[in-house]
Amino acid sequence: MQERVTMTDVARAAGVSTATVSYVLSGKRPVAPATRTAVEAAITELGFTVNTAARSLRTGQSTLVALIVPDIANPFFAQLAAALQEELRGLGLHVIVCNTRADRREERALLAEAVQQRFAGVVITPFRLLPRDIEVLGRAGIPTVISADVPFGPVDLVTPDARTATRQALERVTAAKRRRIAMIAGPRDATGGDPRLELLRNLARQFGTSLPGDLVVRGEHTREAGAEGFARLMSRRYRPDAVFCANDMVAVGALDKANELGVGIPGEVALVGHDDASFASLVRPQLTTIRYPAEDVGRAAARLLKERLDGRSVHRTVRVKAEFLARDSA
Amino acid sequence: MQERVTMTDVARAAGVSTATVSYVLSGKRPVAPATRTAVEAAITELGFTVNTAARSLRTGQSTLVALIVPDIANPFFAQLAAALQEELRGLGLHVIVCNTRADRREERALLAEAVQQRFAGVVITPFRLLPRDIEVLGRAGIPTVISADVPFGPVDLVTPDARTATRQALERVTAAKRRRIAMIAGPRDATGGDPRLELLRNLARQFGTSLPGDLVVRGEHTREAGAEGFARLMSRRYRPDAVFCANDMVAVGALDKANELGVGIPGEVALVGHDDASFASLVRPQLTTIRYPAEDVGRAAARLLKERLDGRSVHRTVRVKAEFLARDSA
DNA sequence: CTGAAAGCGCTAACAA
DNA sequence: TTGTTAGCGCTTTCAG
Repeated sequence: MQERVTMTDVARAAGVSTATVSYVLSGKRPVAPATRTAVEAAITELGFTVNTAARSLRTGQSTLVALIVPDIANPFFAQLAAALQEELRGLGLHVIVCNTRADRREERALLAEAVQQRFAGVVITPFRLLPRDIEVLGRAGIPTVISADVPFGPVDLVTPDARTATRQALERVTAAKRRRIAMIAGPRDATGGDPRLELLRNLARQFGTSLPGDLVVRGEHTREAGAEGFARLMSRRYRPDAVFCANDMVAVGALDKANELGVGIPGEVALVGHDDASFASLVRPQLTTIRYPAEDVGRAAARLLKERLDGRSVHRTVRVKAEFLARDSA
Repeated sequence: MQERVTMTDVARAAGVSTATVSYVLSGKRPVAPATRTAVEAAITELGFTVNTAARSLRTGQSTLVALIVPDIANPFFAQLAAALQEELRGLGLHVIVCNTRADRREERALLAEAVQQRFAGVVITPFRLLPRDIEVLGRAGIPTVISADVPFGPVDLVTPDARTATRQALERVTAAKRRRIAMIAGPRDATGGDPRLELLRNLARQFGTSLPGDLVVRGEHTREAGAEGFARLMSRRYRPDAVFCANDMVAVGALDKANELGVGIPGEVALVGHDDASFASLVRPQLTTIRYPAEDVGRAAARLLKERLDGRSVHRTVRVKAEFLARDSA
């Protein structure tokens, strides 16, 4: 049980007041060079670091940033978390990763906690949340970054620019003379519908094809749902010859089922995922996917948060370019 | 910017003092039923939650629990993190996941921060840390749980019981008449050596075989290192016919290389991993592995931490049973 | 350019 | 069974 070094100790050692130590740390008012040097020497000498609890109590703001995601076991979010944390560490901010399991009640509970505890920031990929659920953060003045496919009220946004990549995917698929295009999309009640489906639909038209209603099935963003969705598609009167998936977890589930049913991938059916989760290149056949770079998303979110913390008040959108990765499954 | 509800507000509403409110919350001294009811009513009425910063400042203990792991992108640790967080949430504790990238300096920096900020607890899978590095936590009185294959000083430990599972793996491999057993182990300078290698060596003797020095190669716990290690093994004068891997990331790397070299798995070489990371059943051939259940580990760590927080002072060890999963690669 | 001091919201010792 | 109150370590206003 060793004693903690407080600012008072530093002040005494440097022969100044605690106010001066505080200002050396924050730079919020000028300090004479000599004083500053003395204080800095005392700080390193004693190994002082600020007590964040005291600071938080005084400033009314914690050092916690919540990263709220539907599924931390999805490597995409794990990587996003790692990048975010890495970027924010230098600012003395701590990232807590909160798993909602795609449950709206969890999502809302987490937001409430962020408000109550005056979190320094929130980065969230909403899954079943409504835009008005998010508003509480704005009212509480908590810097918020949404990572989602569609805008979500007047807050900072990191969003994919997937148009080109999706077009390339469609090119590849249609060049192989595939016309019956299907999608295993997210659940109907997900936040913002399924923008990946919308984009695909729009672009499909340009390729002279479409996604008929019976070739769009829906389910959670899980491997199981992917398997189930694929099975349903295979039971259609006219089977699809190309299946796009909401994300790579879903695509892998589809692959499981294809194996089980003896459906050849890509022979009979081309399979395209989204995200390029780390396992996408690991399955056989390797997953063709529309890569959305998790690290870049994490870094972009960190940057937006920093800017907010530095006082920016207008909201910004960062578009992160998705990339088409033609591997073996399509 | 809405106002925060403080304990004073609650006290006023309930017609008691803040002390009573505090005691209702903590249960640290008896409160008359009627009073308790009134206070609880006021709390829900006003939507009060304690200000953790104030509490931390007062008690000298934060609500933060650090989970320090070598690689958060490894799904094993991601799942561990999710389970730990889930268990601890109810206690009002926040888990921050800290990635060390297997770097000792990072590991030490994180421990130092935990001490400085008086974290409520630390759960760590040390990778290059020495036992004496950990001691700072004990001296600072911070509840600590080690998740590792070997004991690590007098602290709480969650550790695998892999003897039976490893024996089963060896049985399967030797039953297939494989005698040249190899391992792609962890780096030589890793904390505690490589206990998985030691265990395998010990048991191999019982099966009338052994792991000769030139059939043990070493590297980081990464996919790349796995590929490289496998390549080295394949360049041996007498190639192994069975390869155990430090974990599943490594095993997948080995699989990559086997594909590249045209080495048949399991035809020419049997491959056995460790952990059963989520992707183990995803690769082709599916990975035979010695499963170490991440969720159980996370829950066990949470339980040990809770017990410490409740005052237990002797250290305990929880053994979590590993399980042999015979899939396709061996 | 620097210091004194109030006070953030809570806990726990002490008093009743 | 309950209340009063000091004080945790910091930031920031006000005064010098």
